[in-house]
Amino acid sequence: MLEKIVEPLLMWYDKNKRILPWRETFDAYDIWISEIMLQQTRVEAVKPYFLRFKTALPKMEDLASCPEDRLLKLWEGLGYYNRVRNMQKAAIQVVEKYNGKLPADYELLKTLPGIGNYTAGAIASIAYKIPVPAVDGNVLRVIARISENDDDIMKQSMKNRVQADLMKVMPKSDPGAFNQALMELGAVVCIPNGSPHCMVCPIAESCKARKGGRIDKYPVKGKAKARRLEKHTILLIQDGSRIALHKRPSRGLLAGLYEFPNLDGYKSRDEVLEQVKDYGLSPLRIQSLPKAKHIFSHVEWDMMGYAVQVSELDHPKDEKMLFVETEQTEKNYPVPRAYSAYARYVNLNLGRDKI
DNA sequence: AAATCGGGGCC
DNA sequence: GGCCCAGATTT
Repeated sequence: MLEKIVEPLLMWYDKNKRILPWRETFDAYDIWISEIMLQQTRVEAVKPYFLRFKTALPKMEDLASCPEDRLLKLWEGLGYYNRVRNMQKAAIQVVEKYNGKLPADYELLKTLPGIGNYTAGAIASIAYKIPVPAVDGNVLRVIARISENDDDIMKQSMKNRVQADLMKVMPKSDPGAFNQALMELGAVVCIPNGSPHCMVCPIAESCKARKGGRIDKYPVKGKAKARRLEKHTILLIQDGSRIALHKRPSRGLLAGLYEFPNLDGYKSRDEVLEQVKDYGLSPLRIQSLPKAKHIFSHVEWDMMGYAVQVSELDHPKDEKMLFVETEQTEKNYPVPRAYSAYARYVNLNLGRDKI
């Protein structure tokens, strides 16, 4: 039944595909960068990051040898930071084992860190014209709708079935175009929220959900668990023209990025002053800052904050705490967007305007 | 199988 | 406020 959609999709894609930076090339390194960046991330958000990343690290060897802070700085604001760490691990393996060239083999691609079913399929089909599917959220939605599939698209069993079904109809001539056509359709026509644009859909005749008037019932997807709430007190500790930063642990949320020193829970002025002294610093002045909220996928941070001026003669006890000039922070230290509401009080914009 | 891991745009 | 995004990895 899926074979009917192949030709219409290829024709539609050829006429309607968007012009995107990573579509100017079939170089595997470029396709790889774009596919990793596009994981759980919208096309519009990726564009400027992709161009900057390619300019900074044009070759596999450049990525393999890049210092971690610089790597994270290039990823700052994109989120899911393990993506870029895994990319570097993979790059090192590719340089050592594959002469710097991503293998033209679906199974071998999957052995590299950060490359799973979807990404291996995308690289193999787009860069190497290997006829394998690339099943992402767009594809699952489109297939669930045209076939009125009641299975939860988040389940691995559903993904495996869709992948197997698509495998049977992959066109050998240009599998990459077919995969991208399916995704492009999901992104611009068979859209998730609101109503899909069925009037311009090239495969509307093959769509069961549309025929049945049940397009709004698909895809079926389980509800996400409620977010956990965390309260934090953010400290903007300034020493003349410098600001205190703290390096986060190498595992867990926002691993390896720099943050403003902060405390669990909401703290009073006096508690903060005590804590700052415990850091080995001498507070001169303290001022409270407005509350702010930052929402992650599975956690919500409710934050309050203080600006604290300390003596310039001070030295923090904690090795992971350091005082950095604002300009240097902007240039060299990756700080997550979660802190942007407070960063502006020390004239940091966390790269919002100039990627 | 479920939890973890960012950030933003749209309804 | 909820949903979703060219998902992968860990638990």
